[in-house]
Amino acid sequence: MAATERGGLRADARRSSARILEAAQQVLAEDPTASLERVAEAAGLARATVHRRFASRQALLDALVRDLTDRYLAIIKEVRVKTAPPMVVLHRATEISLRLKYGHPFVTSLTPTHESPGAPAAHPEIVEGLEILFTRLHEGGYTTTSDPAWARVVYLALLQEVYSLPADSPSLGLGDDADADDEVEARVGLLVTTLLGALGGSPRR
Amino acid sequence: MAATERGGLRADARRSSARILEAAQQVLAEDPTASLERVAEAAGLARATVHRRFASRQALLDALVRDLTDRYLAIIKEVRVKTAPPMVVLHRATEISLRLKYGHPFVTSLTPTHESPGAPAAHPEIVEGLEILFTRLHEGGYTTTSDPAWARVVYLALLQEVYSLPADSPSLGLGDDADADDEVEARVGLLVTTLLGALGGSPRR
DNA sequence: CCTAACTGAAGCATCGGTGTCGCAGTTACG
DNA sequence: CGTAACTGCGACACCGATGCTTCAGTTAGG
Repeated sequence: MAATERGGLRADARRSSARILEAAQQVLAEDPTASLERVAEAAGLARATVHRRFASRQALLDALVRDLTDRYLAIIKEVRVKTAPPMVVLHRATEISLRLKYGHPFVTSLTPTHESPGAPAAHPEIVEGLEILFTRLHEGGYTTTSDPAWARVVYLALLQEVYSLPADSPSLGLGDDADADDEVEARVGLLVTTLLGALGGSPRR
Repeated sequence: MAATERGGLRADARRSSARILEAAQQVLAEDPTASLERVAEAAGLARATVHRRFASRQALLDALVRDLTDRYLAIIKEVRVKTAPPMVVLHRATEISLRLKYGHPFVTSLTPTHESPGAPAAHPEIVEGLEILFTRLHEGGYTTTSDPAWARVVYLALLQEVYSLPADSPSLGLGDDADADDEVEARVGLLVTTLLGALGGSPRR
């Protein structure tokens, strides 16, 4: 139960909701002002069905935010921010987040580093998780930057840039025979190297 | 002549255009979907006047882009990217850009680091100027990163973050008695330090 | 297999933004 | 100082998106 919104829906209704969420992520990632008709089309459903599942456009947006925020929260729990070695946390959290981003492009505009009036602010718990991570990295001597807030901001900015970097960028150092996993790994590596340098740690790993 | 769009306009008409551009920057920075009526209101003009000066919403947006792109182009010329010492160029260009951003908030969404479908792509000449700067920094031994494209991306991302950093952030290290110029200077310093570290140069200046 | 629930299709009212017009009043500039 | 240009105001048609509704057809699940 509670798979999407409530448990009191029939299986196909819940599937419709999921399809709509999925389609909305894809469509809205390309054009945040896209009409619900285009979302419905991408979902392979009638426009009326979208309205039936989500009372208003805003309700759909809210559901999207909730859905994606939950996934990020799950990452934070999964990587054990408070207990696992901080460098391991950094690597794992980055990799999972990156994969999440690629799977759900709209997530991009949902994790703003700077307070933009349009997009919803980053979830407090996510901020807190990152704060813990960077405090621990600092204590461990991996960085010299003592302000975790700045570290967080730089991290999220680099995450975004590493995310949208073209696959053939020289900085990734990928050969022609790299598969998708290699690519993600290369992006994580570039981020970690750049981040540690930026925060005053060892520029070379 | 050609102060705003063409020279064939009367003085007050040109002033109206300027007011509209100014107001559009302010209003659209807060809400990119704001109606032209709100822009007109912020400009202290009638909505019809906006339509008189700019045939369509798109035309207004285009004029905004042109206006701001021109300012950035002017910066590149002013700092002598090709001849002045690269570190001086970096400092000066950053400071001027920051001031420009604060004066024209909408500029934020007009200089995307990553290709976002909504915002217009960064002007080729701006990209080229940055490419030159980072190539020269690398040759001068200030960075170890050999890929100027990645350097550019990181720079623009950090510029944005440094721009939107709260004034009371510990990373800026400002006392209570800091004036506006101190603040900008602190932001420039933070960016340069962070950037050089990120690109494999000396983490400390 | 039967019923309740869900969907698709089509239509309709509404709303907000856009673009255009005319006219009266004001302002710039020769 | 006189005229041409510009502005404000109000009105209007238009358009696309939204949200709501109905009804026939399909599907899930007891």
